[in-house]
Amino acid sequence: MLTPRQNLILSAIVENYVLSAEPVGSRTLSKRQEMQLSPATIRNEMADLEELGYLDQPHTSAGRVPSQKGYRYYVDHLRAGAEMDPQAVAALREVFRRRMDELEEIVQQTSLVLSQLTQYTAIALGPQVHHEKIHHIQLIPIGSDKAVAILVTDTGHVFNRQVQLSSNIPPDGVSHMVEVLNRRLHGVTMSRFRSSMYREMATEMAQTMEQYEDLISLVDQLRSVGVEENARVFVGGATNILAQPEFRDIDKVRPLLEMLEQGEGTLQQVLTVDTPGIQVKIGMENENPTLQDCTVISSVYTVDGVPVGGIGVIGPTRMQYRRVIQIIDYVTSALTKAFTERLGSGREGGMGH
Amino acid sequence: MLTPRQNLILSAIVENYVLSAEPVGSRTLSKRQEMQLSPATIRNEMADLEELGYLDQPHTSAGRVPSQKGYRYYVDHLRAGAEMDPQAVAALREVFRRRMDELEEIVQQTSLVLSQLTQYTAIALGPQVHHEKIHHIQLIPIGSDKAVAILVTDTGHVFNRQVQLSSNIPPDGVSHMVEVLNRRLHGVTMSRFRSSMYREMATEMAQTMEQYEDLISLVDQLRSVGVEENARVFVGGATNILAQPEFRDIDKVRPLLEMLEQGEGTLQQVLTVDTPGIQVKIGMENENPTLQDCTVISSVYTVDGVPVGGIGVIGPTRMQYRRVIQIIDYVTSALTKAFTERLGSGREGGMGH
DNA sequence: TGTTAGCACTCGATGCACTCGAGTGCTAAA
DNA sequence: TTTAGCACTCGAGTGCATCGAGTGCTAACA
Repeated sequence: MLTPRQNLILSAIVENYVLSAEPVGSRTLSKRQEMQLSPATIRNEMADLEELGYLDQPHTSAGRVPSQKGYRYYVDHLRAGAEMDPQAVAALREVFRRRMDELEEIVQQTSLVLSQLTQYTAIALGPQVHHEKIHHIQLIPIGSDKAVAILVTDTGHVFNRQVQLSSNIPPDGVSHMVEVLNRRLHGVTMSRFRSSMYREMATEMAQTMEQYEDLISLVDQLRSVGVEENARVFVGGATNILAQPEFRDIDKVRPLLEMLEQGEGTLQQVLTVDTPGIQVKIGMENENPTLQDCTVISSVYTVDGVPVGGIGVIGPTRMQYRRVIQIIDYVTSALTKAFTERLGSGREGGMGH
Repeated sequence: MLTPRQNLILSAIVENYVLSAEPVGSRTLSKRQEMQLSPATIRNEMADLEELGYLDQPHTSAGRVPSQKGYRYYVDHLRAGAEMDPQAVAALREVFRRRMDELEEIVQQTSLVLSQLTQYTAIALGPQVHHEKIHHIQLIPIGSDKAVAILVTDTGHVFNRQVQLSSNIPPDGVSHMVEVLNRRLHGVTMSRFRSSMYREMATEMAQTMEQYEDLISLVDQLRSVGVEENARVFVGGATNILAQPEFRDIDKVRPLLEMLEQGEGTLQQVLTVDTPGIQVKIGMENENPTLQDCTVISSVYTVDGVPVGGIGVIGPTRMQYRRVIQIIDYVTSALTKAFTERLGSGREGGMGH
């Protein structure tokens, strides 16, 4: 545990360094308002803090820089205080006030506004559809042996896929198949449908059906519907990292940008945490080696207490922790609210059947 | 017009420089197989070529580098010769052999494979739906005053949108509306529907309908459906530019990456050309100032002669012109073929109505 | 006992002189 | 017309001196 004065100095160093990106010297610190100490005293404290591992010194005659441990301490002892930047609040209100037609549009807009407000890179994931239930399946024939299959979930999510039919199915055969499908699948969750269930189900249905082969094939084609949409990752402000001095070196940014470009899977992992509340992963605390020079601040948003997606901000460890945490906090609530309005509570009973 | 020998030397310089990214000296050139000349002779020719504007000299004691005019000449006089890289052919065959469910998936895969094969950045646009015709409209109620509207085009493209209904519509009112919509809209092109038509149509229909307000509102909500999907741009290998030595400087890449990140509109412009065939835009020939250090090689693919999308490769002006042109050429045919199979010919009469 | 002034010391950054070598242009000979 | 020879140019790399921000330590001070 640090003394109050060490705490003060550490915080001052963090806050100074976050803004200037230059090692902070004792002189600079002693000039700060709240710092009523001479440079020499501060130097002594800094030497102690360095010995304790909270500060680093790039080289002997340079100022001090917070170590990852230093940031961790700073974050853990952030006094809630300080109001949130009113401009940010206004911008966020505006975004969530806008009418957005698609659920995914909300998520995408979120990633954009997050990146704009923080000037870091933002990622947003979701919404996941595992737990959504099948509401309706429809086949619309186009051409003689093709059809568009449409699957609507209880929350209004729509998936579609072109499917191939064997060409000798009579017209009422199709409608019969659709009828059977709907009767059997209404209310089944997407994840259940995707998992083993489809097989047992197909077999069962086939007993009462003539077009055995066709049905199996149809269900099989449908099964993969929506998998890729399952948890789309939106990246906002990928190029913002280029503005950070710690990433002026192409070879440093490249792996990061590559991850952002194609790392659907990786990013999903980054955002998929069970722990509720805001996560702050500093440098080495990140499992992903590509992120070990970065801080990731993330959080999951929920519907009726169930996590359906996540948001996060990626930047250098030299990050504006307070600000980003406040913003993430706000956005998480806003998303939770927005999604709950559309998907939440009424889901079980409000469908009118 | 250049002499055959100047031509030879210019080509040799281009090809050497494209690979090495270093200014080419007379000594280096004279060592090449096909070059039976002494360094001194080559120097003379190079001096002439520089005076004519085909070569640049970074500084007095450096080798020569092709100017944009030099590249232009090189491209214009490319002898068709040379077989296409068999590895590339194999990779492309493989990609287009794969079964892909969504039209857009084809386009996306194309952008990926293009970027992998060329090691530059690839963009792919399409398919555009302006000219597709409405095949079917459907409303699936979810909740009491909401529904999912689904619009299927004759080519199997599906669009969907949640719409708001006034809550006092009787059940058969909805189905009546849908029936009227389908009767009136079947066969109408998307672009026609989106443009002024919808208004006149709504008025006309309203005369025979009770739910005047509801119908107008519904049509209006539907109108914007699919607009954003209209011509999605896929970017492949955005980070490939980082490997190019001419873009080692962050400040040089940044505007480019920013354009790739968010420049839907801009990229669309880049790829939207009426001229058929392969376009090669070298440096200043690009209208977009961000691209004036780049070469863009692009082409449009068609269905029944109508352009429905485009592909392109973006790299430094020091580009492997022959290779990229060959690949773009191949991919254009492959895309045209793939899309024609799905959308083409049968569109007018093969729908079975 | 904690704080501060003073001072020698460290070390990266900056600037400058110097060398090295790839490559040129020019001239004269083949 | 081609080529050998040679002086010249200029960027890149290297060594060296200078500068200054910042430190650690010691001794004096409250």
